[in-house]
Amino acid sequence: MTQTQEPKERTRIERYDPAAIEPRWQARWEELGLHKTDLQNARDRYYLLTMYPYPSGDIHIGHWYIKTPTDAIARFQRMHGKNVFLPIGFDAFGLPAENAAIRQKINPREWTMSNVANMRRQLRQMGATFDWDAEVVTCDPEYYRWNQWFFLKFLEAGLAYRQKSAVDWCPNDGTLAREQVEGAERRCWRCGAKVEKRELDQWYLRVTKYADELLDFSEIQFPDPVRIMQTNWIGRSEGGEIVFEAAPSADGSRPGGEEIRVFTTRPDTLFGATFMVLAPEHPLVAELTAPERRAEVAAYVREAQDATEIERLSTEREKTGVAIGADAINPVNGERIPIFVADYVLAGYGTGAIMAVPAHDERDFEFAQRFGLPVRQVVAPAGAPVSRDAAMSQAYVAHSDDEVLINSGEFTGLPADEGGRAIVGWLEAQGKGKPAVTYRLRDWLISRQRYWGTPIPVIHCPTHGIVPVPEKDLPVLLPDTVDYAGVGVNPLTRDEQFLNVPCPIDGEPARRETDTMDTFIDSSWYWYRYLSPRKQDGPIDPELVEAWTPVEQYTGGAEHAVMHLLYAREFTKMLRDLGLVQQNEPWKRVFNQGQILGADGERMSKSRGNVQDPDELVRQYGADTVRLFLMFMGPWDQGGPWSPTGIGGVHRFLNRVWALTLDPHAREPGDPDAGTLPEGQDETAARAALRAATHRTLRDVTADYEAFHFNTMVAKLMELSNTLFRYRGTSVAGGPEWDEAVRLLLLMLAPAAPHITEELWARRLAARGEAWSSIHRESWPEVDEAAARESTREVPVQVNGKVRDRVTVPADADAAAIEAAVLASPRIQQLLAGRTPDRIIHAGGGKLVNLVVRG
RNA sequence: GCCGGAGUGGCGGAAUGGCAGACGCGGCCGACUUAAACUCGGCUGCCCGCGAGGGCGUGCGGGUUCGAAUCCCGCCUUCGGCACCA
Repeated sequence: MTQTQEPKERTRIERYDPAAIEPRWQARWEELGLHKTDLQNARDRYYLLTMYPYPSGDIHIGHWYIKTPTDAIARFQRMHGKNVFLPIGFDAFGLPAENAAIRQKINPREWTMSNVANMRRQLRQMGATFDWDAEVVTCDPEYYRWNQWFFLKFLEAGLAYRQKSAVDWCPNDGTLAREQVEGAERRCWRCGAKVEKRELDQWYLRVTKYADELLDFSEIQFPDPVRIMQTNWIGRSEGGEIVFEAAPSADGSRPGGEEIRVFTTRPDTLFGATFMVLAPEHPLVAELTAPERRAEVAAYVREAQDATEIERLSTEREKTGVAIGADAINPVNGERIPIFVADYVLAGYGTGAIMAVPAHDERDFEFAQRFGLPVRQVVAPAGAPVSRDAAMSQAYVAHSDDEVLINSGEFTGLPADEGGRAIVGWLEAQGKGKPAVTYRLRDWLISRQRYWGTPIPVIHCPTHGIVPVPEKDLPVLLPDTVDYAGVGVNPLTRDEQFLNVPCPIDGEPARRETDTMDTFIDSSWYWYRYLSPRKQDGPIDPELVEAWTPVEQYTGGAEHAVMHLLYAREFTKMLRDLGLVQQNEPWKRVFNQGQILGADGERMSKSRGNVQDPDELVRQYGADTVRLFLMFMGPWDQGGPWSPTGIGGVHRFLNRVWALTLDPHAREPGDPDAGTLPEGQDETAARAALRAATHRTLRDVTADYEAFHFNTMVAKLMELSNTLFRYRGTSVAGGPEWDEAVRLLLLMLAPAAPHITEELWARRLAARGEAWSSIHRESWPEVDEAAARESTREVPVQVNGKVRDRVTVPADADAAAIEAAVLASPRIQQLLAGRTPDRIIHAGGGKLVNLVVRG
């Protein structure tokens, strides 16, 4: 096809100016109520939840990374006829507000609420369809009063209780969070004082009650890593609880007989127990320690308090411990074994005491080596049931089906598993043991010695002890004026107005609880509150909760894989047991995004100074480009260091979509082929090719949206726009296939880049004299499979696994036809040089052919 | 340390048992322009070769397979979490 016309100068079309169109459409959408959800109509409901932000002050690019693809999902689902509910709120209690208050002498509420106001404004710039009518701010008494109400219900149901627990304590600043304890020296971040451990009475929620149920993921779709991490976090182990007794002391001063319970996953190794270890915090340590050992043991126990749990559990760190100068009696054989105290045993796990079997446990082995303790093998492979006591250079921990007990008295010779059960059975008959299950999961410590949180609604009465605040007196308000007095200690503890309160029972003077709740309480039910944020007579609206939850899809950062995502499941089960909700799980599906790090590869935070502000990028390129770039950067679940490199390419793409839609006939002076169809295509072929490209793109893009593969979704739309650019200015441009392609391109792009597509859609309609309606109210288009099909395809041909040629065959060619085409290829004939392939492999239904030639 | 993820051109990444490097950035060349920018077109993993073509190549070392970025075993590096940051 020859080009007869001179290429004319590019038509002057109006420039793509996001700053001019974006605010206009955002205002229009608000008028239209595009973001509003009719909650009374739960037909085709789609509750889309995104983790509410902490109001740190500014929205940064990381918030956009989480929120804008979520908005694209919302818009995509609306185009599928769903009634989408996409609420937003603020996780407004927590440490940073207090830090700001202490440092800058600002009221935490003022600091928080001014940040909220700023972030509301910034969130609106995304062009996201958040339903602001549903907004929840957790530091609002109308929200946190219900935390208190739930707490009272938990208390009544026996799900909340009080117990002593150690905190990191600074003599000047009180309880410290982990991040406030600095360095190996463990010093206070504010005053530099040495941090101690202090035992405080604190509030717990009895969530271990749900441990087994939490291991059942059948009603919640988690990404595999999250499911695995939660499973490991809960850490169910089966085994036995075995009762050892303290032996009479050597000097005869103590008769012995104190019970020392141990938990073991390996009761089969009981005959190999050569010593016993108590956690430094174990209550029997003080009781059993021999007088001459007391000084050393006390010193060790003090030292152990300085180590973090992570350090204590490290398998790399050299084992430490001291003998307490007392023995225990192994119930299975009456042997006396020495008792040690060592920090690799934790008070909070199992019974806080272990029987040590160095032959079959790595940590015990290491400890035995260090202290010259005997190692006795009691389990061996069935084929070689001989003791290797002297020869063992490491613990034999392998636990297969094919092992037998040795050196185990009457149990010798039994298969290990069976032997373990037999030993527990025998002990049970003696009243010295029983089968047991232990979990790594601990009850939820909700007490915080802080001001900026939900006050725990109880009163301490000298006569009646702990008295719940009567429901009618809720909320227990945080005092508005707060004096930090320049220290980190919870100011509630010196606020006499807050503290002094009459006992609800007898009216006598009593004192309020000053601990506040963990902010993970706030985030454990906020999606229920979104459904009725201003409800006065209860925390949630049971009918709406029933109609709209479990949440269809929850999106948020992968850093919450265990804690928040587990606490909220626990909370839901507690609410269910109180009869408040009818569901086992809060959400049906969860997707975890990766995290956007600062340009330095570190977590974005104000203190590091690596926060990327999106405002500047929005000014330069517009919200659509920023949204699309964040989706295009890489897989959504991956995240990575922030870099704006490449954002220009995305902006160029939008400019090309603009030009294609408004000016299909333009010919680029820089393109030597401008206005001509691709070689080998007549007009009919070109029209079919364009249509095939359009519908293949639609098919793939639809699948990508559904799988949240936004990066490849954008890539495929870029490809389609490149194809359209190739046909721009040709005889095909502006024709029905072209028109369909542009229409579908805009529809496919609409969820991701809502403003530019709305603008172009409006102009298209106007150009055709049709009445305006929003592109975001259009239906998602249907794929025409017949059009997407191609008539021929290329089959790569390998010889011994290396691609050497490609043959083109009809799309419906069968294996025999492909084989014939392959063997007819001159290049393949030349490579075969007369040899016959030993095997011909047709892979993936004719996707590829591999000729295997030996010799 | 323990649990989980990731490692592919100069860069972000695509391909999850079948053509490695889609798409984009950057770079080079060209068109347009008085010029530059913008815009448009072409090329662009590395090495050898004028070319046709050949060799190498997905963190490292092994293995399974006709065929491995993808599965298995053993490492290394890095990121997230480890219960009071949210």
